[in-house]
Formats: sequence, C-alpha cells, structure tokens
Amino acid sequence: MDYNNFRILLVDDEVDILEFLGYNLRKEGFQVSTANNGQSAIEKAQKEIPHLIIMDVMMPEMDGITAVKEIRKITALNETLIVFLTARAEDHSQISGFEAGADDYVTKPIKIKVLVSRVIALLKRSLRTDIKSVIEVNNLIIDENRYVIIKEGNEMTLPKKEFKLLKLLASSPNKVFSRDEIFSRVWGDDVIVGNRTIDVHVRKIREKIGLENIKTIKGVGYKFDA
Amino acid sequence: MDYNNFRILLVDDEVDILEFLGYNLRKEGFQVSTANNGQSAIEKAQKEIPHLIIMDVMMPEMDGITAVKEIRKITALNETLIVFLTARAEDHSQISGFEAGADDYVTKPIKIKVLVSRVIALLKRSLRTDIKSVIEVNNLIIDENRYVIIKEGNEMTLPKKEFKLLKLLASSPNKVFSRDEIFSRVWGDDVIVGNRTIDVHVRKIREKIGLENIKTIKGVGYKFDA
DNA sequence: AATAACTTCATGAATTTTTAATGACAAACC
DNA sequence: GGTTTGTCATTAAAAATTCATGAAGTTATT
Repeated sequence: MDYNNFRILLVDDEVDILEFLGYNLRKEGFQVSTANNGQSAIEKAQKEIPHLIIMDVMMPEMDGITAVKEIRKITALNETLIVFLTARAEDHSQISGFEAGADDYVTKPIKIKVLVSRVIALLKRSLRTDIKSVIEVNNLIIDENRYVIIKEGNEMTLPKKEFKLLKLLASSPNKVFSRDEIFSRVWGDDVIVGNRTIDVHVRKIREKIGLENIKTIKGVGYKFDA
Repeated sequence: MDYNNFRILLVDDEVDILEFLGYNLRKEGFQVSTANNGQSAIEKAQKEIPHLIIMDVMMPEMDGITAVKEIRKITALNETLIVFLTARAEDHSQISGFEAGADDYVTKPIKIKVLVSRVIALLKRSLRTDIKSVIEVNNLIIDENRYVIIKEGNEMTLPKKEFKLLKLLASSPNKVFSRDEIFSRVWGDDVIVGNRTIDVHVRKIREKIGLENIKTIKGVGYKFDA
C-alpha cells in the first residue's frame, strides 16, 4: 500500500523528537507536519485535517490530554486518529488518556519500528480504502481516485488509455517522453500496436484539455509543458 | 454508555484466566463467551460474530497469531476487533501481531482495569465508525442500522448484496472502485463469482435509485457520483 | 538558396476490439 | 413459493486502433 496521502501531525515540545520521528515517518512516505505545543496543534489540526495525530502527553502550557479533549470537540476531526506519546506507563495516565479520546499509546523511549507498525495498523483499520495519487500541474488536476481531470474548474473523465497517457506525461512535466517509452509505459512491452496510435490519443487529449499542454517534439516524442 | 450488547470472545488455554477475565468483563456488562484453543475460537467466532476477540498469543496446538490470521480471512468478521494477550513485550512479537491483524495489545500480567479501559476505548472507537453507518450523500440516505435507503423521502429496502455494494460506493463518493476492489469488499476474497455479476447488481440498484448516482468508468470500475 | 525527396506528425473517418448493459433464466436461500 | 443471487447469451456502446490524406518540417541535391 502507498501511504503518500496520509497526513500525520506530530506534536511534541522537544524539537529533537519532532525531527527524529518526522524523519522516520517521512521516510515511510507519510506527509508529516509538526507543532510544538497544544495550542498550535489544535490550530494546525483544524487547518490540515490530518489522518493521524501523534501527541506527547507531557508538554508545557497545554498538556496533551487537554489538547486532545479540545480536538475531539471539532467535528471535522471526527475521523482523525490520535496516538499518545507518553513516558508514563502507569495505569492512571493510560485510563485518563483513553477517556480523553486517544486511540492508542506509544511509550517512550520510542522504538521507531513499533511506532511505524502501530501507525500503519491504525491507518489500515480506519481507512481500508487505498488512496492513489493526485497530480497537480499548472491549471490541471489529475485525480486517479475519482478518475477525473479538472481543468479550470470543470471536471471531465477520460477513457483509460488517454488518462494513462496524460497521467504519464503530466507526472514529469517538461520531460520529453520518447515514443518507445510511452509505448512501454502506457501499453506495456508485450502489446504491439501501430505507430500512429500515440498520435491519435494525443489528439483526443488535446481536444479535451486544449493544445497548450502537450507539446510535440518532432522526431523525439511528446512532453507536458508546465 | 451501555455495553450490554457487546459480545466478547475470550480465548486462552488457561481456564483460570478465562474465568478471571470473564468474571470481570461480565461485571462491566459485556456478553462474554470463551474458547480454550485456536480452532474452537475460529468456530465460535464464525458462529457468534463477536465485536471483540481477546486472544492469548501463546497457546498449545494453534497459537493465537495463526488463529487470528484465519479469523481475518472470514469476511463476516471484518469488523471484529482483536486484542492480543501476550507475555512477550518485545518488538518482534508486537510487529508480527499487528501484521496478523490484531488491533491492540495487552501484556501479561493483566491488570484488569487496564484491560477494561482498553476494551472500552476500542469499542468507543469502533462505535464512532458504527455511528457513521448512516451515510448521507446527495438526495440519498443509507441507513445501515435500519437497513433502508431513503431517496427523496421514500424509503426502501435493498437486498443484502445490493445494499452492501451501494453502501461501499456511497461510503467514498466520487472514488472509483475497481471491479477487483468491489469483489473483495462485497463478496470477499474467497468467493468466486462470474465477472458479470457486479454489472447485474449495479443494474438492480440503478433500477431502484435511478441512473444518475452510479457511474460507469469503462475499463476501470464504478463510482458513486456526488 | 531553391526545391525536390523524404520524414514525421495532425486530422478525419472507418473499422475492430473491448467492455458493459440488458433480458431471460437457473440456482440457492429463506 | 417468493425473494435473492448468480449465470449466460445477446445487444449496445464506448474505446482503441488503423488507415488515408494533407501539412509541416528536414535533409539532400543542385
């Protein structure tokens, strides 16, 4: 599964921990943002609507439990999972943490593999749908989940091959794709079609999204102009 | 909150532990049944469809992890939460446990207050999503509690598969579900049906709720248009 | 430098192939 | 026995591909 579209908000007052966890979670492909106190966590959460918040229980000013209680009041964050980071492994703190609305606990010192496997377990459970990438270039949005492209506000669906071709070109704007490369990445290596087929698809795409985006490089291939 | 309607299946080879946990969980109002090995756990789970299974990792004959892997294959137990009981607190066992499909861990020796609070936390979390089982999109309400859909004021009931399919599509409006994904999430991975079956069900749903909602993306799948 | 010969791509239209909708019916399940 | 679920053959539609033609750009030849 691909976790590129999962947003995680890390909250801790210690910058070292933010960096350590941030680095490791980003390495796993998550989108990570950070906050170093409860108040800014609430603000960021409200703005970013992360899928998961990892929050230190012990923080100056506003502690994690209070922050979570606030966050749980926000309707838009209904679906957001919360994991507490805590040094205290005792019963009492665990209980009040769960009551505050936490979904899981990870105890310090943090073992990064444990944390990551927990995060993945939580996300798997909550979002059993897999999420695909959304490409955004210029005035164009290519959304493979909804299978639409959006050009200046209006949405349209392309047939499969056209979609695939456009997605390929737009995935690396300005890069020239040779016809060979296009064939092998859109049609695959074991399909043989005539060599005018790409042109026709390009035309269809141009008819739908305009001429300015896909440029022909004669004798070489095509590129998506950004 | 009232937990009278939550069914918990306890699995442990030690009768003492079954009795101890059973007593305490029943005292909290849960419906508790027990099994003392992996095989009978699978059978009971399949029959009773508990909301939560608390399973010992270490058991003679079939260990807990194997049992859970089997249980996770059963579609009807999709929603069932699983908590592992383990003496081993090390990383490795935790990771493989989560991979097997566990939702949480409780380490032996068990502190009953911790266990109960975790159980409640898990159930709360699953309730949050249970409550969302009334989906509202466009002019359509899908109410899984009452098992009806309401379109422009008039209420109707759909057969199980149709309901499930519609609910899946409507649960992520605009997302395209591939035929594979639909099969695995509506029919389950071990049921084999012909590949025109989805079409037929889609037709039935369209006949009942109209054409505009479910859109065909040729070669890709179906989506619920919002 | 002009132009013929050649190459490459755009375009319109036709054709083939793929894919889904539909109707009719059979099996399984209450 | 009626509802639900699934199969299958047929039909319809959409998508993919090919082809013919013309235009644009390159190269070679003089």
